[in-house]
This record gives sequence, C-alpha cells and structure tokens, in this order.
Amino acid sequence: MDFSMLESIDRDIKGDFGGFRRISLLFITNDEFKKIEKTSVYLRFKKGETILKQGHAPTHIAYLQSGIVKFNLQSPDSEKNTILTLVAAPKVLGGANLFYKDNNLFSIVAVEDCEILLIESKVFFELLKNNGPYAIAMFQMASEMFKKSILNFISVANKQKEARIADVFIYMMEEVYFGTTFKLSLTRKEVAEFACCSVENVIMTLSKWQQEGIVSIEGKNFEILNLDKLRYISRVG
Amino acid sequence: MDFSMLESIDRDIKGDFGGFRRISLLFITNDEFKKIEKTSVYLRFKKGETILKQGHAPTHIAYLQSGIVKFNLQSPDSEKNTILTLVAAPKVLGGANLFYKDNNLFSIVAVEDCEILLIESKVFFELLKNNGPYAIAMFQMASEMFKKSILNFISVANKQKEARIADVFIYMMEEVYFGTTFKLSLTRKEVAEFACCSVENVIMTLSKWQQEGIVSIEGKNFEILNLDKLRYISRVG
DNA sequence: AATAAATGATGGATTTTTCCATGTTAGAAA
DNA sequence: TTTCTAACATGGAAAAATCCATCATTTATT
Repeated sequence: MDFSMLESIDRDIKGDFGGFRRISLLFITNDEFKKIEKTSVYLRFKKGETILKQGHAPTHIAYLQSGIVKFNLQSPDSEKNTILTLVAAPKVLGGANLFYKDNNLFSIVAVEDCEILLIESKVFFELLKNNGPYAIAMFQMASEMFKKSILNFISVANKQKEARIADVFIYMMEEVYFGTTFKLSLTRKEVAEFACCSVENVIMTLSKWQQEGIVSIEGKNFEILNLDKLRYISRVG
Repeated sequence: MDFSMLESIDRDIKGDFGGFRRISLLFITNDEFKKIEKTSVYLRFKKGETILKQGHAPTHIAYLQSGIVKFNLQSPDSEKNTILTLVAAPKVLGGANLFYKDNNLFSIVAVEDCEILLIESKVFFELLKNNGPYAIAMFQMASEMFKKSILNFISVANKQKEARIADVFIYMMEEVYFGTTFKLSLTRKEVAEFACCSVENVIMTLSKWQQEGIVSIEGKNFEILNLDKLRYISRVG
C-alpha cells in the first residue's frame, strides 16, 4: 500500500479540475471521471468566505485546487472559535467531514482566495464503492489531515503557550507556505484560535521573538530567522 | 449510504470472532471471512497490557470484543501521557491507526481485561480493496472515534478544568459504562491525562462534587447523582 | 476624505493552574 | 502478616494565563 505518488503532484495546474483529475485517474477510468465532472462545479471563493458549513449535511466534497483554507470549529456552548488546522492547495478537503456520516463537524473557510471543485458526495461515494483502492487512497489522505489535528492536540494539551505558538509557526512554514519567509494569512486573533490561547499572548510572544532575533515581523510579513531556536522553544518552552 | 444497522450490534456474543464476524458478513462472503479467520489470533489482555504500540508498524487491526481500552499518546518531547479517548466493546479499534499508512500514532492499552481479535492488516486491506462498501463502513467506524477525539479537543482547548473533568465523566457515563453508576476503570492520574490537567485538580474537583452532592464516590465506585448540574458545569464551568 | 470598525500593541490586576511538600490509605508482594 | 509501593488527598507557594483598560494603527465603509 504505497501511495507516495500522491505526494508529488504538480502544484501549478490550473482549470480543467487540475490535480484532482490527475490523482483520480490513477485509480478510475476517464469515463468514471466524466461522471464526477458532470455533477461538479468549479468555484472561486474570496478570503473570508465559507466553503463548507459546520452543521450542514455533507452534500459535497471539496477539492482545493489553489489557495489556503482553515478548518474552523465553533463550540456550541460558547462563542469561541478553534482552528483545527490550516491547509494549502492542492488537497482533497473534508478530513473527518469527508467520511463522517452525520453533519459536518466543522466549517471550511478560505483564508486566501481559493479555487475549489465542489463534487456531489453521492456521485463520489458511488465511485468509491466500486473501487476499493480509490477509497483507500482517499481515506489515507483524510487520515493525514487527522494526524495533523492529533499533533496539534498533543501540542495544546501538553505544552505551554509559547511552545504552542512556536508549533503554529513551524507548521505554517513546513506545511502551508513551504518556506521561512511568508505573508501571514491569519490575523493575530486567528493565530490565537489555532494555538488555543489569548490574542495578547500571541502578540507578546511575537514581540519577544522579534526582540530576540528569532523572527522578523513587518505587519503581515514574517521571516523566521532562527529556526533552531524556534524548534528549541517548541520542545522545552 | 445508511449504515445504521451497524449501530445495533448485539453486545453479548462471545467467541467465534463474535460481533466482528457479524458486521463483516453484511459486506463480504463467508469464504472471504474465512481468509481473515485463518490469519487472525484471538487473545486475552489483562488490565494494563498494551495491545497495539505507538510507533510500531501497523501490522495488525484489532477488534475489541469485550472490555475497555484507552487510546494512549506519549508525547515524544516529554514523559507526559495523554489519553485521547476511552472505548468500550464491541468496536473495530485503530481509529487513525487503522488507515494511517505510517507507524501507529498512539498505543492502545487495556484498562479492563479484554478479549481481542488481532487481524493481519495485509489480509484485511486486501479485502477492503475488493469491496468498496466494506471499506467505507470500516472508515465510518473509524471516523466516529475521530469525532470523539475532536470533541475532546474542543473541550480541552476552550473549557476550564472543572468543565473538562465534567466532560470526561459525562462521556464515561454515556459511551463507556452506559449508566450513571459504575466502577471507574481509570486511576485519578489517568482521569487527569484524559482531561489534560493535574492529578490534584481531579482530586479536588471530585471532593468538591461529592460535598455538593453531584456525585457519590467510594474509592473506585461512582454514582452520578445530579446529571443536570454536571451538564451545567460542562457548559459554563 | 471622513468615519467607523477591526486589528495590533502594552501593562497591570485578577484568576486559574500547576508545582511541591506532606501525610494517609489501599493494594500488591515478600 | 509485614513491608513496600502506588494511589489518594490536602494546603500553600509559585507560576502561567487570562482579563481588562487603554491607545495606536490599519483596513473597510459611507
């Protein structure tokens, strides 16, 4: 069961359902893919727009072709938001929503302009039923995202604020922006929702890091200057 | 996609691979099930024994026929344990481990004596490949457990200690012991690892609840006397 | 351009939580 | 039974994190 080929998908394909078509055609036929194509819509979402909504019936699967989204969880009892994870294109979105048979557990919201392929769940699952390997491949993609949530859970459960904020920035470097220099898509408040702490804590920590020369910050523009130190904080902080 | 029939499995079947056979035969043939049977072992685990170990290759899938297990996560950086969730029989175990292609993300440890069916992953996945609906059903079971972890995550991320401990006891009542009176399988330390707080906090909270008449505690024997109040604490505490 | 609203930033008081020291009790092992 | 170890229990000191008030800056709206 080696699906490592899934990991080296070209990030630059535009239109024509791009990467999703390519992944899918490893498992299903062109005719089968046409069925998906016919009942799918290709949409653009602006920063801030909700793509899939928490609590709604999971009528669609989303394929993120370009852009960045957050998995956003609104707790029923309070007005507090939690960001489960950030995801950069290209990915099959859904995570737990994908195979969870009740209503969507969380919302998926664009934090950068996104190109999204919305696929009807019914059609998609019909294909999965007839194609075990395709189903397993999709499960494994979903499991990867589950793993990210679990790792974030460990971080939140066992580490102190500073280490958690460090984890958030290391994650963004490695999994979202693919580099140490980036224009942050999240507000300080959203970073706090991701690291599960107060906004003040994020701001204070960032100021401190800047003074110590660990990061360079100008508004939304970040550069991680001392990754080793950041990793050290993540470990012992 | 209605798999509601999975939810009404008889809890009292013993031996002969019991419930797992029954679930499986909804999707696969008797001959196919024999393949599983041939390469599987039926084992008993004593309280405290590890069934699947974190970091090991996922060579086996476990079906929990009777007993209670914890999903135990040891953070790599510290000696701290986190209990992701508690699971009572009958269930297909594995959760993320089940479909996650790398090493097991967490350990599965018996907190009560257990009867376990250990199935070779290879054989199991061979069947899933040839049977989409079976694969989907198994993944949905795994997603249920994922949901539990997510709900626990929300609790830990947004609530204070007392509310989290309340959540743990409500969960145990509803999903593990199926009633308000039970002999707790976890030590106070383990409850702390589940609620992500210190042992002292658990002990103090329990004493307080006992004084307020919310619970009755005699060593390991618990009775929830005022569930409404416990739910109230979970909400606003 | 003017105004409003959201975001970013800072310091101190308050609250929450953990850590530490100490002691008791229950259960396992010799 | 005795001894030992782990679990349970409590209180106070120390640390961590949030809350609150205030204000500057940026962004969006009229």
